Amino acid sequence: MRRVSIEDIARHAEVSHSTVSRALRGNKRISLTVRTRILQIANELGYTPNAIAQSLQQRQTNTTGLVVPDMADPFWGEVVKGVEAVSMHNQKALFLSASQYDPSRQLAVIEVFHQRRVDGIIVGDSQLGDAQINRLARIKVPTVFLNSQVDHAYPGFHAVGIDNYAGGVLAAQHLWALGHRHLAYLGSTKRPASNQMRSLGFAETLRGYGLPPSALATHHSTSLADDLRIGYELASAIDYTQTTALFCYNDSIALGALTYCRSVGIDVPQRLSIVGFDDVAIAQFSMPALTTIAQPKVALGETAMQLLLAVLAGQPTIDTILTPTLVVRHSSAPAPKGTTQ
Amino acid sequence: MRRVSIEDIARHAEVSHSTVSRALRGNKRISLTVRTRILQIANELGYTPNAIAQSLQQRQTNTTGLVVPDMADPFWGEVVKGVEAVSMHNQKALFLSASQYDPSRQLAVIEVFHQRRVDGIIVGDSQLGDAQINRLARIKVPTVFLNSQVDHAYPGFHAVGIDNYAGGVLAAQHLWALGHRHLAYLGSTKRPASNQMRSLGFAETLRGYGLPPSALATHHSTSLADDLRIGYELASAIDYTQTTALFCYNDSIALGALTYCRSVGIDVPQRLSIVGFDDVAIAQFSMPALTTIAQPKVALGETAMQLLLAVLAGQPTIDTILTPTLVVRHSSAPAPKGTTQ
DNA sequence: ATAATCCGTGCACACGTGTGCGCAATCAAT
DNA sequence: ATTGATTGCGCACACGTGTGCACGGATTAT
Repeated sequence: MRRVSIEDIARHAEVSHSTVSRALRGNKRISLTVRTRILQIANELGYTPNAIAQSLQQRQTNTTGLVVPDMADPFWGEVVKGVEAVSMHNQKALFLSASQYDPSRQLAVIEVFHQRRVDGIIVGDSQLGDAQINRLARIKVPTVFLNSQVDHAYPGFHAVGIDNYAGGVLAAQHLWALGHRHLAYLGSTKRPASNQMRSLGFAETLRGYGLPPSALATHHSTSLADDLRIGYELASAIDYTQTTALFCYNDSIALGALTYCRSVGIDVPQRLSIVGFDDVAIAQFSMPALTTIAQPKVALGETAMQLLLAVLAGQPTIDTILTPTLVVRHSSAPAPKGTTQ
Repeated sequence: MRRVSIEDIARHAEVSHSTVSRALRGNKRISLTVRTRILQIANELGYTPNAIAQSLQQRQTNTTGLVVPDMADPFWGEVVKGVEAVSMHNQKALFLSASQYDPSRQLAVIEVFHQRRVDGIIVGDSQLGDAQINRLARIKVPTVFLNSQVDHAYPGFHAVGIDNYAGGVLAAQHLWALGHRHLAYLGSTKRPASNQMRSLGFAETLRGYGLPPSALATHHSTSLADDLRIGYELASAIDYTQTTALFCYNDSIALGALTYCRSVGIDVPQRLSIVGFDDVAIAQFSMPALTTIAQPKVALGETAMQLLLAVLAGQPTIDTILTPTLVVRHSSAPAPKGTTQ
């Protein structure tokens, strides 16, 4: 049941294991005749190099750890896809783990990764507190935070994210241009920082247009339920005699709101416009198709992994902020007549 | 930059590294005084055990490899979630990789996993040919196939899946009971085996009811496009003067079909009923909410990992087939009057 | 012909951990 | 007091791989 090692090959070829090692790695100091014979034997024996032993001796595992809040969330699915693609393309294996939005689990996963001696770590949606960050800083593993909810200004810590404020601005510009003058923001405090920035970009832009604060309602759910459910519940708390447009923290909440509207007969988009955030795959197939602020999700994952690779290669790097874009579909339309003053 | 090892601890405690090793592992032969002192020092130095070295010496990595076709597909996202949860709960780390529905990539990934000396492998949606299977059988790594498209009857190979035929039966029963007498199946040959079985269960059940073959159209797309697009295109090829019900290979195709119907003004479910397969998260939030055959996705992942753990523990195991269930929502309704003969 | 160079290979160590065996010291038993 | 059992610890090896150094033989230069 033991696997074949270079030692076994050496025995068959009647050379030392050093020679086999060098032959396999293409060292020029090994004669061509010997090398071909060794490769031949290795093939016959079905040799597969032992990456564990290599890792131990090289003090480098060519391995990355990725932790995301929830694998079943389509947003993170796409991010993981991007990370995996770049990782694989660069011959690095990927450890994956889910934190379920629990900071302590997040840290625990990171410690496991460290035990495995991963070369670097990518943390999605970090919610680590100061104490946890200090613990993390001690182990000195190059880390990239992806759409982090907190500011981690440590050497060895890097970040990739999107400009949430700019996303809020885009939504506000779009809805204002359509004539909406009574709006609401539906958020979730499960991701405090991004929620805050999206809400802020939205509100400040509207205020800049001269919209009175009283015409903008903001609702932040602290519930830990599914976003879909949260959207449904938040949408049910709105006063639709005035409000004609909803900007939602993400697409799931927007879809939940859409479902509520459907169930109580509010016509979207004739009577109410809804704008989401993220542009998950299904946004374009909901009825009506969802207008949303698109995050470059796969690119986010790719960029994070590329940044990490650059860090590992010792290259100078800078944190990256990607810009979201407005995708207009059919859940937003001009405000009903008479509501634009 | 070197990490602290048990050797370092031994130096500080003025004992041998053997004693440190035993103390950390709670060996009873080490006196309590020495053990506590060692634990103290280990803590001060910020020691983290090196899982690589442990793996090498134990000839076991406590690691599993998981390969799925596409991380961004919500179906596989949920499966991965199930696998990850069980894996983590049993202190096993998880390597993840995507095959992009490419059999050669699937095999390549498996070989990488083998180099890393994973204890076991889970392969989602295997499409491996005979030659590849032979190559795989040679490396003798315990493998669990999840919803495999081919039959891998080798020792050391195990399987978890759902009863696709039964799923087709469920759909047929449901639509027949609603009075539909002209139906169509929309499939994709990207997953030949499951497509075949779903289609077969559907067709044979209807034939058993006495439905003439001419009243059942089946369309199998060989395109490699997104399923959503495939659904849209297949739906556009149907003759809706007769057909009153669609059974689709999966929810994505069903949603694509739904989008087509919306765009050309076919009323679902009054004029046309649509039944999907999988029950992805968004199925319940589409308009109208999708009637579908639900796969226990997370359970599928959990079961696969549990099966693998049992195999690794040397326990006797049997392959598992989970049963899908019918979830009735609002995309299916009684057939329009006059169409039921 | 002798010395200098080059080529091909093996020895021995390192990476960090776990463990069988042996040895010294302490303790209990006669 | 001597023997026997028990306790606490270190020596040395193993896991599989890569590499600095040395060394013998062949080739070339003087």
